[in-house]
This record gives sequence, structure tokens and C-alpha cells, in this order.
Amino acid sequence: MLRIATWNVNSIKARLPRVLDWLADTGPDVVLLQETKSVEEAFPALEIGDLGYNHAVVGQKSYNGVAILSKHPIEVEATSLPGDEGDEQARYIEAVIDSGARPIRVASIYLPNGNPTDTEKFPYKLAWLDRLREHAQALLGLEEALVLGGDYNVCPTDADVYDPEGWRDDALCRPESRQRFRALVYEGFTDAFRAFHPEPHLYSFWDYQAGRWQKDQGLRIDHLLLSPQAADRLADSDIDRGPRGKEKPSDHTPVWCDLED
DNA sequence: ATGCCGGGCGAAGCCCGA
Repeated sequence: MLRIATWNVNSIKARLPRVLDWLADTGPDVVLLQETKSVEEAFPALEIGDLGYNHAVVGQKSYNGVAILSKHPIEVEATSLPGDEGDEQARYIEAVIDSGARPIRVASIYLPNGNPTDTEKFPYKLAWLDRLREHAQALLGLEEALVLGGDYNVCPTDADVYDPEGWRDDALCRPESRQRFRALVYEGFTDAFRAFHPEPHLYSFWDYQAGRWQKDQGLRIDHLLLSPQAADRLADSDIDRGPRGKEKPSDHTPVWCDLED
């Protein structure tokens, strides 16, 4: 079995004890990290290596940042999302994991938030979603096992947010965002978590403010999208709420899926 | 209506996130 997890850690430096504990306790084979907020030189490679993980990083000072951790060798295939040479934000890394007989392609994705929606941030998000769909379409053409995982900053339906009315005009819930996410999924992906959990109001993010975690008022915005070749191997998937309840947590918690070998 | 909380940066208070 191959376990692949995605986790927006909100700073790898601030979260390092939580991340190391979680890796040691749960031991996923591949981890897709977002919002590392660290340049590559400052990435805690030694501590993570001591737990048996290789790593590949796309870093940026202060903001964004994505990484892939893997117990198996990592062959980096892309360090930015194709389609906009001028986009210098560290939001995408793609690699092939050599996990024995059947390699798997993964990407760690940190999609732009898009708020406030009356600024250039919103069209940037929508364009990024369009670029992701274009690239994903090309990747599907490879007919490989592929997992596009990360913080999509898209809450796909009203069942994925505690207060749909209150969030109606937010960039995470706006119809323009949801339409593009649907178009991406409809290219042929499986939402791994939803394949096992049809029930509403299960979340991967809870705001630090206003006691959202204590009241379980969150959003499901972290997703693992599987190509048909990966979905054929899908054995299980869930949200691991454990890290969100610990000391000094990230505001996101890990989402994982298990693929048969 | 805005801030709530929390991280980065850098050494106070602003920017940013979702």
C-alpha cells in the first residue's frame, strides 16, 4: 500500500515539531506540503531526512512555498505550473515517485486564495485554475497513475462549508471558482476523499479566529484528485483531524489516500 | 463594519492568509 497525504502546514519552520511528530506517528509514503514559507536553503532537510524522507522543494521568501517528501526516490518533473512565464509565486511542484514496480506522478499545489475578489488577486486565481486544468488535461494524456494534491483554496459545494450563505461571496466559494474546479475534475479526476465520504460538513481547514475549530466550523478546501489509473488503485481516504487539535497547529489538517501497490 | 488568530519580518507594526 502507498499512502499519499497533503497538508498545508502554514510555515514549515513554525510547524516543524508538529510535522516531525506526525511523520513519525503516521509514516505516509509521500507527503505534499504547502505554504512552507521558506527558501530552499532554510528547509529543514536534516530533520526530515532523519525520519527517512527524501525531499524536493520550491521555495520563496515569506510567502507560499511547496514541497514533496517521499520515502521513495523523487524525480522532479516541474517546479512551476506551465502557462505563464511571468508567474514567480512558488505554488507548484510535480515529480515522479519511483515506488517500485509502478511509479506514480504527484504534484503539490498551492492555489491562490483570490481574496479580495474586487482586486487583481481574483482573476489571478481564476487564470491559475484555467492553467491547472490545461496542464492536467495534458498529464491525463500520459495515462499514468497521477495524484494532484494540495490546498486548492476552492470549497467545491455548499456541503463543504459550515455557513454557505456567509461565504457566498468569498473567493473560495464564488461560482467562478467552483465552475473552474468542476471543469478540472470533469476532465476525468476522482476526488479521493469524496469517494469514501459522501456525507456533508467534513472539513480540512478551520480558521484560527472565533473558535472555529472548537465549534467545528470549517471548510473542505484541501483535495487529492486522482487520474483513472490512480483511482483504480484507490483503497481508502480520510481527513486526519489529529494535528489540528495539537499545540500550535496549522489551520489546515492533513488529507490522505491509500493506493494499492 | 471590523477584528478576532497566527506567521513573516525584524524588532514595532504592518502585510498576508482563508
